[in-house]
Amino acid sequence: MNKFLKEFKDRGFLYQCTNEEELSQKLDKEKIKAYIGFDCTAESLHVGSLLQIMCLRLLQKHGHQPIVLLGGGTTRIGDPSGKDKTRKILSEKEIKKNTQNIEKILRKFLNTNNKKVKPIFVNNHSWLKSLNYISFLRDIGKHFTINKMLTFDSVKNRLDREQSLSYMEFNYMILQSYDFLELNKKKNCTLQIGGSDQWGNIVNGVELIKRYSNKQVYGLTTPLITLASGAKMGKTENGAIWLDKKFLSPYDYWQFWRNTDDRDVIKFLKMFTDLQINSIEKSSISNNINDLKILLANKTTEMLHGKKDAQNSEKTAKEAFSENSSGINLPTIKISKKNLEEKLDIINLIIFSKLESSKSEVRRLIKGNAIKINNEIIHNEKFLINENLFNKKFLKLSIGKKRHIKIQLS
RNA sequence: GGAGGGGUUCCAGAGCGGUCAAAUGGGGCGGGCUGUAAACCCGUUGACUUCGGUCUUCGAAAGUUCGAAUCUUUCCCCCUCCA
Repeated sequence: MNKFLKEFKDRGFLYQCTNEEELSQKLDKEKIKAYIGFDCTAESLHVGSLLQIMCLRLLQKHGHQPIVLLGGGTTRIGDPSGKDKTRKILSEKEIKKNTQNIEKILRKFLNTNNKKVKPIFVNNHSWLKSLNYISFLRDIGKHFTINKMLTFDSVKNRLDREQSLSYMEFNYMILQSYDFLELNKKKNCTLQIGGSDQWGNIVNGVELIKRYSNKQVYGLTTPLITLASGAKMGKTENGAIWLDKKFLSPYDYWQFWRNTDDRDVIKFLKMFTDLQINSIEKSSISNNINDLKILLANKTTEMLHGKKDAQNSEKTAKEAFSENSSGINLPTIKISKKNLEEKLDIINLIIFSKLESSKSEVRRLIKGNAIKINNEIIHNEKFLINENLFNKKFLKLSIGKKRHIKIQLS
């Protein structure tokens, strides 16, 4: 089997392929261009898109050139795949902002120097905006039958559940197929990769190109990643795991990976790092599971935020979790002497630090032995903060086992 | 267009005149065990509090009542069945 395809499979990226044999042969013969579309519904990408990003990287690694399609146009419609309800429609301004930000994130992950494989960014807004309805129906629409469209899951599910599907959304599939056709015509793109929920949209594109241009192109889908616990990946209690400093600090990103379920660690190392598969397998036998989690956290954080942030995160984590540490590297907030003179108690200190927003919640935490100052449990909710608590101008404040910060006196 | 059913706290879902800040489950948070894991056990889960209480919540508004998530009226939204 083709090397790229083999690695794609071995890393657990493959869910479905339109024609594996043929694609493999093609990839052996030539370097191709492949595309993945990103929806611009949110201002940033989150971990849910990371597998797709890794696919782009893998393409580059094997000398194929990725095309990143930013769905500036299709976001205006809304993909019904995998969704129960029509989602709210964003304004042009929002979409534009999202598109730019998402491109910025993707650039961080991709090799933009090597001319042969550097990503081509395209925005389907550029060809969708000026489509002529009548000629589009005649040229493209005639290749789609309603009968068939009704059988696709994205459409069928909605209808089965008697949830309304607007005509606008119904067209999404056709537009995505048209995107593929455009990219095939203009850029000679011959492969589309997407999440498993995109299968219907991708297959339609492949068929449209076959009918329209009589060319053979291919589609690959990646599996939906579920955690060992059964939950969808990337959604935590505190919100999405964003791939953007603005929404999630490098340390929190590092922590997300550090806290991976034991059962998912090897799988994630294969999917979300560039480490050789056989070296991952070797270290899975010889290494301690916690070291592997640190490795995973370091590699993933490094890829997104850079080496320095990864190292700092690891350091911070060490500080935060070792009992007697002073917490030199912890996130810091400043407090003035004046604040102390005004009788600052533990509750208000925590509210001030923004670690919690509800005083009732803080009281509950104190009752539950969750609050510590300099590693000492605070039992009294009226505990006053005084200058003696500050060693070398700072004190360590902890909530539970995982949240620690440094309070600096200035 | 006609006939029914429903909108309850993060989610699901009970309550159907006072004892309701609202059962139960899930999730979250905290504690215990451990490894910053899983599983398990315990506690907690509207806000504020001088810890006595006080204030704001059951789709929206108005009303009945000493008292409403619970009854009435109007409005908004969702679902099911028929045309």
